[in-house]
Amino acid sequence: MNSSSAGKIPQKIRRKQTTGFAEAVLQIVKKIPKGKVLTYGQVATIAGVPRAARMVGGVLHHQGAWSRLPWQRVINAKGGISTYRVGFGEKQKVLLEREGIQFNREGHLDFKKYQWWPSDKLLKQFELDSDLAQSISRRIGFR
DNA sequence: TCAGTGACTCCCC
DNA sequence: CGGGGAGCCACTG
Repeated sequence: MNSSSAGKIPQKIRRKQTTGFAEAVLQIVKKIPKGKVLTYGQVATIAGVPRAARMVGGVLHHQGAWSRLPWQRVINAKGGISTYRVGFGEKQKVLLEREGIQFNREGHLDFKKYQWWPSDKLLKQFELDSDLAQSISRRIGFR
């Protein structure tokens, strides 16, 4: 769905972001397994726009902290929680710890333990360019 | 249209 | 490790 077709939706319907990029973000986040994480930048990359990390945050923010989406599994590139500034940091931390994720004293988690990356099949489904996918996964450590 | 806005990142000190 | 600053870019009013 794009912004032009979205305009046809009756005003009464409080729609979530459903434009292309946002929709891709939601599909991806929905697939992150319990106890695993992805950074905003990684989600953006899989969604097809490598440098749109800020938009990923925007999409998740738009969904809300009580969304069915496992938004807590998306963290920043430092391995830390970014939602403290919008008041959901503690909630996110608790949700992640409940999934078995541990944070060090700096509030960072260990990517070696918790980093997730989609299977090739899933990547194909997301239509991520295979070369880009390979370079990114290698960079992440998923050789 | 177009400037403004970030749940971001990277780089530098 | 931490803070500041400059890019980034889809989406919005």
